[in-house]
Amino acid sequence: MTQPKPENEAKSEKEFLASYNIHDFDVPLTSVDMVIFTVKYEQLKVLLVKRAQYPAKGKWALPGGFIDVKRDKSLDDTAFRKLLEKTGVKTPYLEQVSSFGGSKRDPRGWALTVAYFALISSNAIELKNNESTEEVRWVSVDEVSSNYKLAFDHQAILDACKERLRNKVQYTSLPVNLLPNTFTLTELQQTFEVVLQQPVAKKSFRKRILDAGILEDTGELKTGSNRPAKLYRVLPDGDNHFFTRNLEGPR
Amino acid sequence: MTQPKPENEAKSEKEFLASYNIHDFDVPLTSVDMVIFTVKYEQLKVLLVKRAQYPAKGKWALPGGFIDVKRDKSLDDTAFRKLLEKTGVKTPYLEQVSSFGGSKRDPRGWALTVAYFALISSNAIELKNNESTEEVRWVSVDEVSSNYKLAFDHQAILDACKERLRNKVQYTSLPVNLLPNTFTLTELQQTFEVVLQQPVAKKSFRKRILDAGILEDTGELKTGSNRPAKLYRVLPDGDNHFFTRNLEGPR
DNA sequence: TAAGATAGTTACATAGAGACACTATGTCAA
DNA sequence: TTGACATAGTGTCTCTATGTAACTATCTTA
Repeated sequence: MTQPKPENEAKSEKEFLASYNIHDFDVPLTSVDMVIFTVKYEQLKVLLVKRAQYPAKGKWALPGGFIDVKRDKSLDDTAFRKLLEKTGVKTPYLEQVSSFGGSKRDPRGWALTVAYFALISSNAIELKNNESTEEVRWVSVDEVSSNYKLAFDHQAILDACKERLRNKVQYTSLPVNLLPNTFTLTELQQTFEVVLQQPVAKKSFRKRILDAGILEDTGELKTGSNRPAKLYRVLPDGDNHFFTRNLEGPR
Repeated sequence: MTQPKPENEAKSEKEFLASYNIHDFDVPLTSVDMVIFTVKYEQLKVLLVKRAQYPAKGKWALPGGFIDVKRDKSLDDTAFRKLLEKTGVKTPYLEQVSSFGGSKRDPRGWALTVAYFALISSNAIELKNNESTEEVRWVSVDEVSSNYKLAFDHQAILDACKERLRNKVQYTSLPVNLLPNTFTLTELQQTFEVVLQQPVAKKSFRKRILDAGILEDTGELKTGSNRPAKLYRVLPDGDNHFFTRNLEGPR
């Protein structure tokens, strides 16, 4: 018997639930995997961990783990818990991307994983080697496929998250989540360009961002060896603004 | 013990897998739920089924069911199977939207469901009352919340799928999947308007669609009591075209 | 054959994006 | 003190997809 069904139609719901035991059924393994992005040294990076346990022991993989039905009240709880364990970051931008399920993904059996991506500022991070002493590393996203053979189908999961992110950068303000609390418009533009892998026209970028009303002038300036730049911070909800037109890129 | 872990670090992967038994762990229930959309009588409709079994027996719900680890090789298999069971449709537009998981969703325990939406042409459907003799019904999407109290968190799932669809109609060609094989531009425009709940400017709509190169002129005309209209069909991959600008709606 | 109805077009307005040169304002070294 | 330099930020143009509204085209039907 592979599907939970009441054995007796005449039972009451209470009786049905009392006799229901999930351990009677073949069910998938369920986990959450995280694609944690940051921008560092002008590159889009993803966090990888070296697996300390079977299966795929010794292979590099996305951070993730099983849903803990005792501790996690919801899927998002699992994702936030995993993120905190690996990075110490508590309030990143977090977005569920897609679920991957199948009989061949994992040698232990039919496995279902829910993939999330997170965006964090690289200077907000303290990498933690967690209790299982896994090695942890930032890797440029486009070097993963050539230099790492990820465990399970994690390359496919990474690819899906990369695609989602790069698409959304065309029409949202998501990249503000990759920067510190305050930043200049030029820094923001560079972050967009890193994710997009394409230059962005300065004037139209600034108009687009400022007209959207998602930033607040802090009144402070960032000084360097040249003209100081205004420092901005993101207004509430400004981290997920939708524009009605895509950035089109060079003509 | 709530999480699968090797009990003995010295074991080989083979030994680890041999001793691994998913039934030793507390795992979530896993299912797939479908939001099947069609357009009928100028309204966006969703397919609901009346539950014939516990839990939530007698309540209206989204069609769906457990992942069958014996029959389904992947998540999409489960979704296609459920769709075929309810509607007899084999090749609809199918898109995974989001997963919902938590301890309170289902009285049987921690439950994880993957939500898909499907788009089908209303004239391609033969509703099937399946083996469990569930009642099946098309309901206008915006009447569901006022006239039906759906089982579990299915209203939230429906809302998520509605939002995803209505967003994507702004910048994709998805609504072509709600029409028969051939259709006129006016019929297509009306379908967009039904989903958008907003009028669309005729000229810009036609230019947008035709310039996208996603349709093919069949050479046939649809005649009625007026000037005949050209009949088009969707080219391969034309059913999921992305535009670079949103429909803006009336100014 | 003319009325009715819907298909499809012409012509103009609008707004956001790209291009690119221009001005503004700081630092730093002579 | 001052001028070169570098980066911040602007003025103004073009381009193009969209919106608006009125116009023409082509069929059916009475």
